[in-house]
Amino acid sequence: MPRYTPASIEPKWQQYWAQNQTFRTPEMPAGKKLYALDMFPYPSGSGLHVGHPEGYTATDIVCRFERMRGRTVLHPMGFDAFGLPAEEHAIKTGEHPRSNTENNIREFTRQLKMLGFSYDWDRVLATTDVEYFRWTQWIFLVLFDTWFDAEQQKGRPISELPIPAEVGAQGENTVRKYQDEQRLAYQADALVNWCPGLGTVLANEEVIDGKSERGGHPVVRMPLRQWMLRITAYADRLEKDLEPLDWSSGIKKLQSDWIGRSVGAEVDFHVGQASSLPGFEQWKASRAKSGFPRKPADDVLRIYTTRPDTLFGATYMVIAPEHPFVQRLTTPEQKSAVEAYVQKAVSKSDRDRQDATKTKTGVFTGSHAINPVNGQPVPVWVADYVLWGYGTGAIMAVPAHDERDFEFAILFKLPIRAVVAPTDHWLRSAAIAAIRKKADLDKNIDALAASRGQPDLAQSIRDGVVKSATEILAQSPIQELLKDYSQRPAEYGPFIVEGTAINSGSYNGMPTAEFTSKITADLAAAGLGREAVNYKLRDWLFSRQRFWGEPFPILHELDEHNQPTGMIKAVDMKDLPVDLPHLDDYKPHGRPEPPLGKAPAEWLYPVIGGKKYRRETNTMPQWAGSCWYYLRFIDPRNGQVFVDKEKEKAWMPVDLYVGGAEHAVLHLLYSRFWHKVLFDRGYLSTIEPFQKLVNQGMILGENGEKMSKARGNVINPDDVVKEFGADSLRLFEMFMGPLEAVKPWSTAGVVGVRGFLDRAWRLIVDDKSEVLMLNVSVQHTEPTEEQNRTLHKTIKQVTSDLEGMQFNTAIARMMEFVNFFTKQSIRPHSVMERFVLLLSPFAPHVAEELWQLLGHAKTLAYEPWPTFDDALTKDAEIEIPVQILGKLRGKVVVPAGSDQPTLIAAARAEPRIAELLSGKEVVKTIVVPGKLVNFVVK
RNA sequence: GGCCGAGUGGCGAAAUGGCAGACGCACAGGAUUUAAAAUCCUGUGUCCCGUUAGGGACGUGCGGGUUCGAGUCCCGCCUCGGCUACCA
Repeated sequence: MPRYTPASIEPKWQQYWAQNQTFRTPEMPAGKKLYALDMFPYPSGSGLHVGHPEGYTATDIVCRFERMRGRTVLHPMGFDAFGLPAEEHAIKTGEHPRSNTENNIREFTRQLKMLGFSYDWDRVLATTDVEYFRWTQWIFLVLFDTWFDAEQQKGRPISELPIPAEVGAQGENTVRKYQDEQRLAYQADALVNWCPGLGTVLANEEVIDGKSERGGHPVVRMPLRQWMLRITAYADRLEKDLEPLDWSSGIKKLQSDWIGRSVGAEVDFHVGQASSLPGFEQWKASRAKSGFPRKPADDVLRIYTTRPDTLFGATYMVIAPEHPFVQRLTTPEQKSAVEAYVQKAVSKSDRDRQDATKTKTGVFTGSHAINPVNGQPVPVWVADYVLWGYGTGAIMAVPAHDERDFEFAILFKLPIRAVVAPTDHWLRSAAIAAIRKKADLDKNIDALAASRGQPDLAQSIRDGVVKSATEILAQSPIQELLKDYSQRPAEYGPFIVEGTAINSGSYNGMPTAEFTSKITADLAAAGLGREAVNYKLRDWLFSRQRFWGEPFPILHELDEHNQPTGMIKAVDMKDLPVDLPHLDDYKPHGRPEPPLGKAPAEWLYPVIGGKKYRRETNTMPQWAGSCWYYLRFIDPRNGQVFVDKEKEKAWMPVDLYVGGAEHAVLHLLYSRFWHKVLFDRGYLSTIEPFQKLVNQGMILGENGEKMSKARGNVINPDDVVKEFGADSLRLFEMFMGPLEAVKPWSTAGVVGVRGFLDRAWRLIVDDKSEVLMLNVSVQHTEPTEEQNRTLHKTIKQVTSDLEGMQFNTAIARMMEFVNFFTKQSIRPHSVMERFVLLLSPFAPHVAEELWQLLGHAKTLAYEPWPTFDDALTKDAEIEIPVQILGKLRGKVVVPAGSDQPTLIAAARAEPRIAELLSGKEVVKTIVVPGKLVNFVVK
């Protein structure tokens, strides 16, 4: 009977914890706090995946450990429950997304509770709870009420936005529009993927090759009024504040690359006919007086470059197909070609356009612009390798020093002009590569070899050609090579790193960095350019044409004919939440407007203060709810504010945040952005939400491939718990390897850790007896010296492994402990007690059971963590390896703490060492006390 | 193409520049048993010499380097995985 049976032990303790509210967190921490957070799951219909418990177990172990060390722990769980699958399910079956979502949450909750995580379930929340998204909407209104003061680098209330006099003079509506343009939440026309076949708008990742992922229907891109969040305003702070965070350097870099800050210059190219140089001179003269205008007028093409030092090498320009100048710059002869090109480019999805493997495309507009540094006309092309959304949507192309421009120039036979002298090494290897390429393509060599009846000879002829050319090159002076490069840069390929200026007028000889700052200053002085900073990060497209998301708390004003006036109004904060309306069905209605357009009139057209409005019908993206849930967990039932200020101050920041790397960029960036806005507006005390971040590695199937239904290698946690128990599942997921590593599942491995728990059980329990009782070996005696040393070593190692989140080695240490004590016929009660406490964070159910059996009435969750005496962990004698010339030649046993002379003497006394050293001269002896002795001999 | 991570026994893995392979799986031998399962004990990197005791060589993806000493640090490659995709 008293075999280890998790199936009865585990539910017993789960019930105990629930009934006694063991893990209920106090409102405010007493003493040191720990806020440990898991990335909450999307409750999908397929239930918990074995990947979920990996991170959840890790945080749970840390929480249980720190609770025993006296910290007040906040460890909550919730559900990121808005999302597409529930809506698609609704379209298919007519079942309301809410009921489907709630069923899934119930199932997830059951599975999570089955694993014995010490969450405070009283704090559970779902982003779909009306009382939760009421505050999501409230935060949106804060964003709506905020503008970014670039000078102070801070978000401020819109009421504090200075109104320029000329705007103020034009009346209230102009002022309101001006304010609306400055808000962090604003509207803009953005392109959406509209799929007429499915009657819905699709996300970028749902579009493949211009067709819908489901059904393969054509997808067109069309502009739609969208809500945007001005995250770019915070780009600098989002990047700078990363630095002190306790995140892996990889994740920090990922975020920083995503933000993609670059410093360069904006330069205006005068747009005129090639012959109209006088116009250019006039323009230049006027610019010298007026300076560089904030916004470019129609007479110039403004470009952004990070390499203004290559201005003299600009041989053509490219504007994006969406650039407003396309039409104006296209000459009549080029009109049809340009129009056809633009038409095709605009209809392509972003993904297709950005497929870098494809060869470049483009078309000449027929017009030229004047290079401001040398007055030379350069042709303007349209090509989709220039993106409208970045910089100014126009570039100067410097093919000699940019890979993309080089490829394009070769393709369209545009001139290439070298303006940076490469290093000697680069020049020589580029020259050799060019010769090799030429030789490889030379058909004459094949013909020669064939004529001799030895086709195989071709390769050695080629090698010979390259070899002799290399020898000649090695002897030719570098000036000559440089001259050749300067004349024929196309042969050498693009040189894209820094160097020294050539062919650049008075700037010749300057190193790139110096040149860049000098010419930027010169351009600025002449009113032709200015320093500029750009980010890859774009503003966040925040609206979705979906039903199952948070409604926007925004109203559009209507006039007496029920037509929108273009003015918008925020729903009053006291009127939140704006709940989702009832819909009769969820089928798409065939127009690109959101499904909420089908809502009943009493929802869609509220009348407030005698004025009629139409509600915003877009909904928020899934990211919205997950942007701030960590704050709500601190105060989940507060009906007055989103989080109480005092509580926020006491609990924030999150001390440990664990989740998958797939959220390394977007979720974390969005959360950090909202957090900073809320901080600026005085609602939060911290500038960053997540102090320490750990990304768990993916768990693969037993065959080493990604788990998926299609591959048939999915492991279901329910099955594992049924067969081995939750403690075994937890333990195995931690024993597999380091938390961050990608690792394959192994059922044999689960058997292994289950075996360990069985052995630990038998260590303490009499498994032969009919009733549950202690093993006769467990006695109230003092531990022997050796037993005590094993105990203290184990406590020391498990403790430090836990502090470093090295769960796999901590478990190995406990296995060693069990192996040792299994051989002991007397196992001191006090030692067993402390072992059970060590085990408890990993395998809490069996630990509670053993703790009870060892004579304790109450849970061990708040028992003090065992301490160790470092002196007791030390062995009296240690074995020291002895090396000769770094090779292991013997070992000596010496008292621990022996000094250098003792060690050397002991080593020399070892017969084998003495034999090997005889007749040799020891030139050096290396002694690392406690570690090794190494004789260096001649 | 770029960035990040990883390559160690038959497998999962361990190792502040200091005895490579802890711990687990698997396998082998033994004890217990009428027998088996379960359990407990012992062994297990490869190769070579030796009947044994023991000894030796090799060994952390490949090639170099630094060092008394390198899985660990540096340089150059190869393979696999993840992320990313023309950001001027």
